[in-house]
Amino acid sequence: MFGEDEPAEYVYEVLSGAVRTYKLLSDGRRQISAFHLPGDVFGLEAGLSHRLAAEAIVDTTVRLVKRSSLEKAAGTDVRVARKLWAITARELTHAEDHMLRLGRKSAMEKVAAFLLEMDRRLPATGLIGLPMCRRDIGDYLGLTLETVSRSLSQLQAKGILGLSGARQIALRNRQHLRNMDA
Amino acid sequence: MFGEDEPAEYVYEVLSGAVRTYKLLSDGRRQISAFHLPGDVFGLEAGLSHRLAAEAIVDTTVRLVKRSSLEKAAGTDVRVARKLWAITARELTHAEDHMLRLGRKSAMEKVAAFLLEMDRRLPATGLIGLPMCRRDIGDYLGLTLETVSRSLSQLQAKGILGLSGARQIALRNRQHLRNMDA
DNA sequence: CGCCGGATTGATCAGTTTCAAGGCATGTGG
DNA sequence: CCACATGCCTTGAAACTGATCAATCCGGCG
Repeated sequence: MFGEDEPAEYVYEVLSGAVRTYKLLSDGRRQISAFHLPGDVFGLEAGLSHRLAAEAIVDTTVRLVKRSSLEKAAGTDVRVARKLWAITARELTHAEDHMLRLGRKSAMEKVAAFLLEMDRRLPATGLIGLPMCRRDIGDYLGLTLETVSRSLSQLQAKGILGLSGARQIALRNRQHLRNMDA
Repeated sequence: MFGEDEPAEYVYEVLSGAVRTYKLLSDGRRQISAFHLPGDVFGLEAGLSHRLAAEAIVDTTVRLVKRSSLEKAAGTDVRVARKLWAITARELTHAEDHMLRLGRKSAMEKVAAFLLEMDRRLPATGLIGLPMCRRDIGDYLGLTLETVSRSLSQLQAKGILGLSGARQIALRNRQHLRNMDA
């Protein structure tokens, strides 16, 4: 969709599907900053270029808005300016919460937090349909895909969740997850 | 200075000294989100309350600006609105960089990145005068204070830096640090 | 001079990663 | 329609990094 440090010509809104935004180290290590789901805006920059790369992780449709037209509107309409600020502030809130997870939580706590986040953000059908693979979850949480898999297996063994295929998850005990989320 | 979830009545600018902003878990684990040095603005919220706590870590003077007056100015002056957005965007950039460190870097890489950050941001006197203790550095990098101390000792043993007292650090080989920063 | 908080260093431990093997579902070509 | 290839996931065992526990050490200050 776009790469790190590319000029930020457009702002994107997810209409359907899912997008990951991430940074890479030279040796291939990857940190996924956020998953963007339908309704989310991403790729908005106050500066000139994107500071994260973005890729669709399933079939996805997005709406593009020219950055220049937003800048122009913000110059005349205070509400637009306020909205742009609010979008960035919301991303910052998420980043601050995520830093706490990355820096100070155990693998199990990270996975619990991830499940609760997805449960909150994905359509409430009673079954979470994850759009991303285990490696993506690991790169989001600062874990290996094996550790993510093991954590999920443990939660299943304890009856806290049910797996129907790797990507369909039923939360059976949200309160227990919240407790481990600390 | 202020606590997590307190109403955000003021915005702060550091005039001298240093401030840490952080989040706490119920069991006392702490993640420091950023250190704020002279010239930095902190405590600016698009929402109603602070999402981080803030404390001075040395003798510090700050300038307070009423949030309501900024909001008012932003309503009439587009440049003020743009400036508020830019401040938040800058914090987001830092947070995104820091997530990569927290999630994907080794202890030594984190410490190297920290030293380079401080070298860049503190007055260039040839000797970095750290305002924070080892525990603060650890809570910023997602490490224990012992690991921070050991990493610094190793860097000293390799001649990459010189310690004069625990908080005065001379970088003798910045390029080497940049290499380990990946 | 002696105290005290912060820092260093050492030894051991635990959690996560790494390396490796195998399983399960999906899709494709014979 | 089945056999097999492929990608993703799970599971196991061993190795390693960083945490924990514990004992000094150092420097500033009363």
